[in-house]
Amino acid sequence: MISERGMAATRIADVASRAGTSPPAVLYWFDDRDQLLNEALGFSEDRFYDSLTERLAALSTPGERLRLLFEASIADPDWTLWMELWTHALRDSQGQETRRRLDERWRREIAMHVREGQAAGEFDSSRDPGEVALLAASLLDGLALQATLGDPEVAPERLHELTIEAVERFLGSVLPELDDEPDNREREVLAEGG
Amino acid sequence: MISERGMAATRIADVASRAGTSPPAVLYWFDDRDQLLNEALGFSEDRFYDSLTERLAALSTPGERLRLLFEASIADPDWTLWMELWTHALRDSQGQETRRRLDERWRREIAMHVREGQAAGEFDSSRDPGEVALLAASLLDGLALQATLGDPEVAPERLHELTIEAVERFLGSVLPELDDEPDNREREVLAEGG
DNA sequence: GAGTAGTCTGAACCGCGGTTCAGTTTTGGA
DNA sequence: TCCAAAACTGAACCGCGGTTCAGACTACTC
Repeated sequence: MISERGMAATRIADVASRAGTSPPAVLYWFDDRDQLLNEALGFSEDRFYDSLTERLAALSTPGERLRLLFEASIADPDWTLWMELWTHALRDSQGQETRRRLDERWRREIAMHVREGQAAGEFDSSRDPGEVALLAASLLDGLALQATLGDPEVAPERLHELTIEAVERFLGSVLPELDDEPDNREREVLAEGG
Repeated sequence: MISERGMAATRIADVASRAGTSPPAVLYWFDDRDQLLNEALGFSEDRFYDSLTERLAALSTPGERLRLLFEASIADPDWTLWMELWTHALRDSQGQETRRRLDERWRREIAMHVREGQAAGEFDSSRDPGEVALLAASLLDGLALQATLGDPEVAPERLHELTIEAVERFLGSVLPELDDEPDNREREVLAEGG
């Protein structure tokens, strides 16, 4: 609902009817509208990161993990939700905390894989992992923002190209390709094995 | 008021009292709240660009103009207003138009100076001016976003450094320094002359 | 100095939507 | 089968704030 109507315009009645229930029933579970919306935002973003973390564990090299990190964050998440969270965080202290937590988690994750890749001799070791993470994350934010707002110059395909190119430039190294369908891997491994 | 309270929370009464008048007086000049807020956003951003364009005209090289462009947009504008405009543009068609117009103006301006610098042999000519503009503008958006949200890792000083460095990397060339106080130039010129 | 267009005021109107509340239904356990 | 806690409903309450409106006040013209 937040993604559709925006934080400001999302009424308890909207959430209730989407859930097939009534406004008072929603308020039975949440103290008030504020808490409902705040928890919804945090929950949604956390869920995205959780599922991403899980998929990352299946990959063997830092380069692959970094590529998945960015490809997933281009394709999957609901950027409008992020935008709502940003604006919300300007004035709501709980929103500010939520954003800070999520953002730190995100940049820490990037930096970690950069560091691992450097330790493995896979990436240019002269770059500061924290700075790479900050630059890459910020550029992605900016580009995805344009794309989400329907900028014709940042169509999905272009967003993908520009992001990966820029990450590689910040990183000082090239990221390996991924299999398009992660689910195929099992089959391929089996085929190789047999 | 939009910058302080946010678009959603800005009431006609807020605007009225700030203007030293009454809500009906505000509605005498604007059809309704929607029009008021939309015009306020467009007006404010236009004014920033107008004043910037004026200051740019005083500089003689594309490199100086590009640097001023970014330094001014780091220091001057009210980024919270941009954020409000972004979120607003997700759902309001007039907001969408306003944003598109302002964004195009901004990127066109950057690209123009990039092109001029390339033609003058000042910058690396192998870069696509449109792409440089898009990347630089997007990264600035992303970084300024973090800074505005109070990210401790993107303090004002760091925001400035990172932005200029990144612009130079996208551009493939170094940007010249500017005099800190443009108003001093007259005095300096007079001093030199005397 | 009378008239008129332009500007504004105070008061009221009114719908929207969050929240409350008094009860009703449902659930799960003894 | 019964009971108590949990989950929910329908209706009403209530403040907020955008908008309207009937008149006043101002400024400017003839």
